[in-house]
Amino acid sequence: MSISSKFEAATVEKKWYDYWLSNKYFASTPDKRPSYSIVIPPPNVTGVLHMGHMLNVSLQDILIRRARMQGFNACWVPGTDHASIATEAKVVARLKKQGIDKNDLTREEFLEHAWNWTEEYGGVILKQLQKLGASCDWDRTKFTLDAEMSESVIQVFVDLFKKGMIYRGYRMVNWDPEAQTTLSDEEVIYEEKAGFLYHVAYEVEGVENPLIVATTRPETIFGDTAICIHPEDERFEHLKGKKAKVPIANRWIPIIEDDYVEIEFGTGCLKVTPAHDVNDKALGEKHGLEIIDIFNPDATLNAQGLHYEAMDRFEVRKSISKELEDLGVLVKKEDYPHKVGTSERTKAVIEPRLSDQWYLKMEELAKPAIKAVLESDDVTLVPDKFKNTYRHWMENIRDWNISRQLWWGQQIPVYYYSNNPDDFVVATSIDKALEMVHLKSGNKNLKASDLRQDDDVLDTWFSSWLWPISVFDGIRNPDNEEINYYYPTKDLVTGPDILFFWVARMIISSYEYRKEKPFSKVYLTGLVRDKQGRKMSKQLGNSPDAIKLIEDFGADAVRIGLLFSSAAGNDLLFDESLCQQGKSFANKIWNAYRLIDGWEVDENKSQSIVNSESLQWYDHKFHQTLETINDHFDKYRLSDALMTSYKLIWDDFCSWLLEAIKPSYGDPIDGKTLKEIRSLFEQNLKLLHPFMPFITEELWHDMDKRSQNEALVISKWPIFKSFNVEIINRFYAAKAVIGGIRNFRKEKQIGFKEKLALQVIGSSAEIPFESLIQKMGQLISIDYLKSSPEKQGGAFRVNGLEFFIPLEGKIDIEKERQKIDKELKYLNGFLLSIQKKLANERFVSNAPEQVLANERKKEADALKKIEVLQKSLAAL
RNA sequence: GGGCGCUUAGCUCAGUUGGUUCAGAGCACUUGGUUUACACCCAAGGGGUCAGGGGUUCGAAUCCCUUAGCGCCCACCA
Repeated sequence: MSISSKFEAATVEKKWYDYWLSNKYFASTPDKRPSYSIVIPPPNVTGVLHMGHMLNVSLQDILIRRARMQGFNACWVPGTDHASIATEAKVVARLKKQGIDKNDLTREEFLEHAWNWTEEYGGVILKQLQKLGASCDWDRTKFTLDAEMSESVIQVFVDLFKKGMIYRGYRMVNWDPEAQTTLSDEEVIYEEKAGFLYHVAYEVEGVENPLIVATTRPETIFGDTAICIHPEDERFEHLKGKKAKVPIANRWIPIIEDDYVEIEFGTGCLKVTPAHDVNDKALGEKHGLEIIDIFNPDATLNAQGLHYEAMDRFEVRKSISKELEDLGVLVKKEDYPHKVGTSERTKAVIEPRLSDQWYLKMEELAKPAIKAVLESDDVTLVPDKFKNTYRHWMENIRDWNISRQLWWGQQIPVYYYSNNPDDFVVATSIDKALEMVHLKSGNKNLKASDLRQDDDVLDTWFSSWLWPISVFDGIRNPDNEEINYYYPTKDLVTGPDILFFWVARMIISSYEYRKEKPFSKVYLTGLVRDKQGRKMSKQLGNSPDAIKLIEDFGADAVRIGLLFSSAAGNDLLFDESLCQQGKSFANKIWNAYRLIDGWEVDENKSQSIVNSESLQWYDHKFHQTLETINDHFDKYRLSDALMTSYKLIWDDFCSWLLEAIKPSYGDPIDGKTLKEIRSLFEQNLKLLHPFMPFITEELWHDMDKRSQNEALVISKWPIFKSFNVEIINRFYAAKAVIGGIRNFRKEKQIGFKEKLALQVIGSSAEIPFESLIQKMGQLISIDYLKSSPEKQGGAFRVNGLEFFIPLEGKIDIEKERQKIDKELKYLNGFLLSIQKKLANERFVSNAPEQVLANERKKEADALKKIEVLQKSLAAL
């Protein structure tokens, strides 16, 4: 019974995914085989599948499926990330819709909402990965906020604190007034925005003319505690040591001198607001200035803002501009586009703000991670162009602000036992904390309820930087069987946008906690962009619905569609037509199988020469290509590996091998050929399985009805054996003859139905794959003769053999002559350039022998070609 | 402002240490074909001064300098 005439992706996908799961083919436990492990970059728990995930997950699945077939104990650990600020922002927004304000909730109440949200949506993205065919060991699914995972995180915090690497600092941080938390520098996006440069006049004591200060933020004048001028600026010589009066606030502030000020910029004087600008903070410290914070946490003004108190900063900017104008101190207001930092998550404009935060010292920690990537190559970046970026960042690494003013995450294990912020202990649990407090304070009467835990939570990356270790429980139990077996992992596949956020930090934590690398290769994917090169984003709505794509084209087609044009590290311009191409390929494979499957077989029939030669050729060709494909895999050129397989199967297998052995209508095939071609087809399926798991498994099982085999997913990757280039090339020579005939017809405009004769001049022993030419010749209406005495008509030459096709005056002789003349002219020119090269003594003496030999061969070939053309010219 | 990278066919991209007829692939396009696996097909074809300029070399898409355009990262001059 034959299989259906169309490949129905949807039914096949469900069937085989369930089959893989129920047979536990993706499950892994330590055994005697070498391990090959990958940890998934955990997607946000509330996320939905987008094109970036699809690419990323396809790549990992290809790697892990091939490794599994190669006999490794393949283990791909899935999971999700709690993504503290992103998730908290979503929960806050949802509560808001329900009319609930986060500030009205207790921490516990809020967390309950957040956990509900997580349970509701947390599994969605993982289910979507399954649709794509991801062969993760789902029993190992982890969440960064799972109890054990969190324990590891807390343990690491405590450990680093004990080592003196964590400290509290009062520093300028990026403040997101909407989420009311700090952000790391990496979470701030600078955007060019339209703005104004306000020139404001400040009265100076005992001086007639006011001082003009340029600022983009007039609302911060309430926080001014100095005016700064350049010490060598002659224009302001007379102002040195004097005091200036802040308009509206009417406070007197000193005029200081510092060469930080650029004389040329603006008016050459700078108002100093130490509480609200990083540079001003530095100036303030240097000159011992007062710090006046004028903002509330939500970026409305506090009492320092006088009559602007409780107004939003942007409202104040507008109003104050008007007031300054009314006061006659706004001298000028010019357009001034400048870059403004905004929150990656909430889009709110960042406010630099001084606050107490926890920091991790990075310089010492980073050292082994620098060495691993840049010196020893323990960790390889693919492509290696990212080494430069990595170096730049690592060598300028700054301390890591690990505290966030959020609730969703691991609460910082710092316990205060009095109102003095220095009275605290750091411990993995409140019980331990209490013991420490008793020791430290000497006050044994303090109870657990007297302790107050730090309100803040840890940065999300402070849990994900441990991910490869903690999924195998290597922090809490550093010597367990799992971590010893699976660690270090093999590959990490992720986007370059989180090279520092995440990848670098995982390398750092691994050397600190495992004394070795976390993974050997980091495959950095490109960004998926749309056809116009725009980044795919929700706002633009240019990201196709991933699940719909799978429904429309099939998971296999989408996987290879994404891979067709995605060299590592290069952005990928995605277009649905790539999926269509993938679907066409699936259809091609499907139909190739239908052809083989539908043949009638005659076991008694003997194998023809054309069949045995063609099968032999493909066998050699297959292994030649396998070597290339393996090499592409080893170098992580997955697109190339796919494209090489694609061409092998489409061009060599379908277009040549199947055409060559295809019996004519109603004719049965011999048993030996059928058996061999089925075996070759099985090899093809193995090659394709990592890329297209569903269709290959389906066909494999259909074949399996006749030959007993294990499931394709755990079958053995083809083993490379040697191949003979001679055999491969001889077949290509035969192809060239066929091509020559086809071409000849086309050029001479002779219909394909019209019978022609082919004559061969030369010894028949030299004719490559003679039987193939005969067979294909019949298909294209050629009568095949050899060593005919007749030497009239058109000619072409393949591998030193001359072929003639008699024409009996069917063509325009004059036209033909012109054509040959043109070709002769080109060949003579080509010959001349080679001969010139060979006559160049410097070339002959400097070029390596092989290059010289090649040039000589080119010369000889050209001479032969010219000879053939001249013969046919004479024959006309 | 500092750093890194890119520019090759209509489109998306390969091109490894400078050297095979090196100027490629896929798609698209054009032409021709198809009752006998597949029009999601078959066959053939056109198409590029390798961004511009200069240099090194017997030889440059490949190495060096330079100009232009684009992208990314870092810094953040009020």
